[in-house]
Amino acid sequence: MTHFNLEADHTGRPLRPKVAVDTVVLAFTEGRLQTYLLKIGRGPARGKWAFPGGLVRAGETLDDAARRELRAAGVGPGIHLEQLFTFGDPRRDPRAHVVSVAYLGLLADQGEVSPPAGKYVDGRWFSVAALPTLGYDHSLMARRAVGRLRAKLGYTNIACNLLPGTFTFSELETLYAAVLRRRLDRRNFRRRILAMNILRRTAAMRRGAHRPACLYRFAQRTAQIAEIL
Amino acid sequence: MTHFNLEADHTGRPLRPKVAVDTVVLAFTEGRLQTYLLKIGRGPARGKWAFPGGLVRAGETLDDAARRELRAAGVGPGIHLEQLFTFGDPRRDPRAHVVSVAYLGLLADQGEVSPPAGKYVDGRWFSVAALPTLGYDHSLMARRAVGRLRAKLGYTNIACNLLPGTFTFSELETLYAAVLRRRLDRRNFRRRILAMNILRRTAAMRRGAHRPACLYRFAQRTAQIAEIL
DNA sequence: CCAAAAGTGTTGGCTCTACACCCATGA
DNA sequence: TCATGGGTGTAGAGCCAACACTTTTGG
Repeated sequence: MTHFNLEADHTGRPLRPKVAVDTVVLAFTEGRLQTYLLKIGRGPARGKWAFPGGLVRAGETLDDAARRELRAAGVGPGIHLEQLFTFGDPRRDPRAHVVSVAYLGLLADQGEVSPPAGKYVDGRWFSVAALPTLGYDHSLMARRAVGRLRAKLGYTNIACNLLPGTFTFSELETLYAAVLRRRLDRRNFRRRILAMNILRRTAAMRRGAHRPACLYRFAQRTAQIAEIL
Repeated sequence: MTHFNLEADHTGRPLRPKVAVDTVVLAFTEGRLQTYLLKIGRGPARGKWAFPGGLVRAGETLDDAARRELRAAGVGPGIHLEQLFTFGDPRRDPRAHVVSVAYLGLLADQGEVSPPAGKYVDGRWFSVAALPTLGYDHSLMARRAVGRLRAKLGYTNIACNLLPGTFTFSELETLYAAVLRRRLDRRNFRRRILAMNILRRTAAMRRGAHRPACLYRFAQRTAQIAEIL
């Protein structure tokens, strides 16, 4: 491939930008916010880690494209997606001018991920606190994704997309504390969350090594705005 | 043009989506939030009103494309731009699959707009409270733009992009009240804004039909986050 | 002198934060 | 019985909202 083929067609006319989607997949496990990265098997970012993504096809919505690329990367359909930001620097991909619509993807269950194939040679979870070097501009995407999540924890019920159907108050608090990177007072946290009336207490209890804990679920798992923190 | 030419090239292969930018231009004049619309002279939305925009060129950033299209529509370079949302429904433009990156554009001075030419046959300001029927999905863009502005008034100094260099407290309050669609208490509003220390009082006064008012300016005109309302 | 907009403080209620002890269970 | 995490209340400080009158100017 010559340089001319990369930026222009065979008549010398510059190519229009292409459209891609990329999804920052986040999950909360082992008390840490983690993200799913794929090792790229080909192209200029070969050997680097990157978020699942690829070109949008003709006639396809952006959400559909993101879900199709996630499926190809082994990520299950239960993921919550929301648009994050569109990255359009013409040099973000050295091969061609590719405009990428980035998504934030939240997964309640890490088990919903199976090994990838095709253009990827490996897939792994990383703590967002210690990411490897990422390909393209995916570090920017990661920063923006965590920033968005952090902001929305404060005024929406977005946490429901990172937790299983039922969970204890401790788990919810650990999630908030980990994402916001600060300690929370257990009593104040509990009072505020309960005051919002977005949780329902279930009859079940979580039994473990110590005193059992009440299990709660979100009253609604659909997006909901409410002053939280 | 046949239908086939719209969605596929001459070999029958479907065309990749194109990338466009569109800017919702807002200004605050005569006590009302207003938006600049252009009457489209050709294409399927001919005769309808729409925001300035067009296809992104090869090698161009999204911001550059938005500014170039704004210039072509007669909007001056002093506009504040920020990315809003990317609209990707393949049927949003009946001619082809065009993914549009929408921008929010804030103008401090309506005088920075001159009559358009080329693909537009008319340009006019409309109150956002009474928009005409818009082409494509531009009504969605308008709603989202006003929503974003309303939200950011509460926690940033974004208002500085809608006001001239100096302004009175009344003007600032009118802007907030108009965009938030509710009355504000003059004393509480003044106290809170002053407490944030984002304004500087100038020596000048605005003289008019009644008691003169102190003129203020924003300490910084760059983006700044701060709890406001 | 009148009309109209600019400017200015206080109080009560509410919310937020800080803080410590007992409980239930498994090992 | 001990170690561990689960569950609960209160008081003081700070913040927010509600509220009305005086000042300055032009006409």
